[in-house]
Amino acid sequence: MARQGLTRTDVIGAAIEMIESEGLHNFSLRELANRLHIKAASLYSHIRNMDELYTEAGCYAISELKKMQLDAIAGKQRSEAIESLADAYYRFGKERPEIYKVILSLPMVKNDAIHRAGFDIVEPIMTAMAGYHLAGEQMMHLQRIFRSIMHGFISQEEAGCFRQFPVDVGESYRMAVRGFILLLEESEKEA
Amino acid sequence: MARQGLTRTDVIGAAIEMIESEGLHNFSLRELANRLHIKAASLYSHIRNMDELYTEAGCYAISELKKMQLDAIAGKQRSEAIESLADAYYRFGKERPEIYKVILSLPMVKNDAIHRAGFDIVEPIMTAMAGYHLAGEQMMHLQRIFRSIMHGFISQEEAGCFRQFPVDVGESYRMAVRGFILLLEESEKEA
DNA sequence: ATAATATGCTAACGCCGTTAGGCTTTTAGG
DNA sequence: CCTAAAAGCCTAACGGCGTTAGCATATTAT
Repeated sequence: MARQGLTRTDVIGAAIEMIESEGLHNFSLRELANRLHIKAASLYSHIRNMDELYTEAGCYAISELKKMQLDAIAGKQRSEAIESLADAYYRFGKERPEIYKVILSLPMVKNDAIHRAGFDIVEPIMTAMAGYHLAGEQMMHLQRIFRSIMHGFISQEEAGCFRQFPVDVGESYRMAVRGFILLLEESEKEA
Repeated sequence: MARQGLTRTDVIGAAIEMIESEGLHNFSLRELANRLHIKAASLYSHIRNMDELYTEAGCYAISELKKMQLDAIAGKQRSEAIESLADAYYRFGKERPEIYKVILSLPMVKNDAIHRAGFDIVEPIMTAMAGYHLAGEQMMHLQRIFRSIMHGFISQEEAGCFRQFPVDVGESYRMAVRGFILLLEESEKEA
């Protein structure tokens, strides 16, 4: 029957590829099966169901995002590290919007693998902020704020929510990051 | 045939109700038809297709959000207006998460009604910032930053991305808003 | 060589949005 | 008031979806 010996990894890889090229919205198991020259039902020899595929793709996405962030802050300190990290995060969201969407579609509850992966997103941010003298609780709050700014920009620009005004979005983003750094310095004084 | 004389408004209203109670993800035309004691195909006498329903629901959501924002800033100035607006926006996202999601799922491109509605979200923010002496371009940037912070918080908390640490999310949010006000004051000095 | 497992198949189920075509009730015009 | 048009709703069907059950064959391990 001319079988090709597909592995679970092959299937997940093809899924990620398809999500990136066709969009998360247009992803389907049947089309994925087509691309692998397989019938849709045969996919279930390799994966439990669609959710599992999303989970796997999401974990991949998180690891990729973490890599970019760590690269960005390597050898950098304080505001330089923060700005570089923000830039990397923004580029990831802009260059790989579909795979970025997968991360947020993940059900952060229940699943252990995802929950652990969540810390992979936080870690580089904490490292970048380490140069500031902050209390532990403050870092937790500030890390959330930083992520909100970055994600807020990416998702709203992607959704087309920034088209009302003709001013450059990159400029807005840089201003936001400078604002965050201002808050970091202010928090440092209080501590 | 015991027809009940449904109007387009009835259908849209029922759709919004169903989205809010069952979740955007679980919404379907067939179940909507069931609730109206109608067959799915009959819905097409009132609406063009599903996208149009989403558009209508989204425009409703935006008008509701605008109302909440305007109420929040009524009679308030500067930082008080900003904080109150931020609080209202947050509450809307938290209390009506499904209808909030509809707003962001809207294709901001093409459709005129949506594009116009986009300004309804911006307007209250601009009004709240009017108390600060800022250049026009600065206001455009700052409005984006404000929206990014608010939306970033809502969407990430909703997605469960803030569960890594046990510190209160409301506290993080208030800190973020105070940071934004700091940026507003700083921008005022520069102008 | 044989048993077990892995990889693939077909057929089917119950969902989904959407279209075509027909029937009946309501509304509008002369 | 009668008739023509429109509005409201129907059944039947299409092609898509994820998923399951049951079966065949190829690969691997004993």
